[in-house]
Amino acid sequence: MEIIIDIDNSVPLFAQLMTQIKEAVLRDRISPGAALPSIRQLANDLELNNKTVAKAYRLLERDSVIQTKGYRGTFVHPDAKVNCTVDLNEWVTTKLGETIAAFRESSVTDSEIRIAFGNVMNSRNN
Amino acid sequence: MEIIIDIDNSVPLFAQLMTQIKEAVLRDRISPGAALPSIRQLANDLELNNKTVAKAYRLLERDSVIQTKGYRGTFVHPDAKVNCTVDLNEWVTTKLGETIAAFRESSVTDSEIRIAFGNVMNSRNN
DNA sequence: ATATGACCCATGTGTAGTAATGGTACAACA
DNA sequence: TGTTGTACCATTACTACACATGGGTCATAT
Repeated sequence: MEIIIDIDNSVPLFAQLMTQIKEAVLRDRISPGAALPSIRQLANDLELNNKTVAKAYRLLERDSVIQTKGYRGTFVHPDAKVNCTVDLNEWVTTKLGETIAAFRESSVTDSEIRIAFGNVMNSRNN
Repeated sequence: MEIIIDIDNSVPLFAQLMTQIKEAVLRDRISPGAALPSIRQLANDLELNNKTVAKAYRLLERDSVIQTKGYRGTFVHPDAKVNCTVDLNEWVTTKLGETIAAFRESSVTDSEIRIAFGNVMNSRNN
């Protein structure tokens, strides 16, 4: 598995990592069920911080592309190939776009939309 | 019509102005159809910039609380009292809240929601 | 002992957006 | 000429957040 991280690229490092792992799965360079390098080891190989790799892993696990099994390490999810094609961000962007388009139809200011958005995001209970 | 602007208040000046004009209408301190001070004059009285007052007026007109008639000045909208109670922001907040709640249900990160939001807001053509 | 993922504390840098300010200019009227 | 709302140019201060980094700790296992 050859992963290349470009620090000069504007794409966030953790995103670059996610993309390349997904592509490796899609192109059969890693098989479902196979073990992935540990967070610390991969961070060391790529000269990244643990947290950066951990963030990529965490998001990949949420997307069911990989599975973390605690002390046993991290593995490619059985249904990884299918889940790689499911783009969560795309669905979010589309759904959000429709909602915002409706606001603009009612001639709501972009400023007001941003303020309302900020309020909603900050007034959560968790 | 007594309007008091508090510079030390965190509420934006234009928003303070909007609120107080709306309240003046609701409490019958200005009648529908009555003339409002001109932008420049009100800015002078309250020691605000023209643009700040103009912004408040522009938004109030969009909400059909006031009517600007070009060189003839600005007047309280005939249906001002009804339109004052219609809170556009509330509808936006509610609608946006539902959408975002759905995202969180799908365990989408707040970061991702914010990024998607930023993309949608910036990728418009006007 | 050693390694795993996960969690807490925190800092620094860069970007983006808001709010408010100023100046200048315009067409439409009295 | 003077006033109306409106439009454009611009800058300053402030806030919020993303990203990445660092140190430290924890339970769970081999």
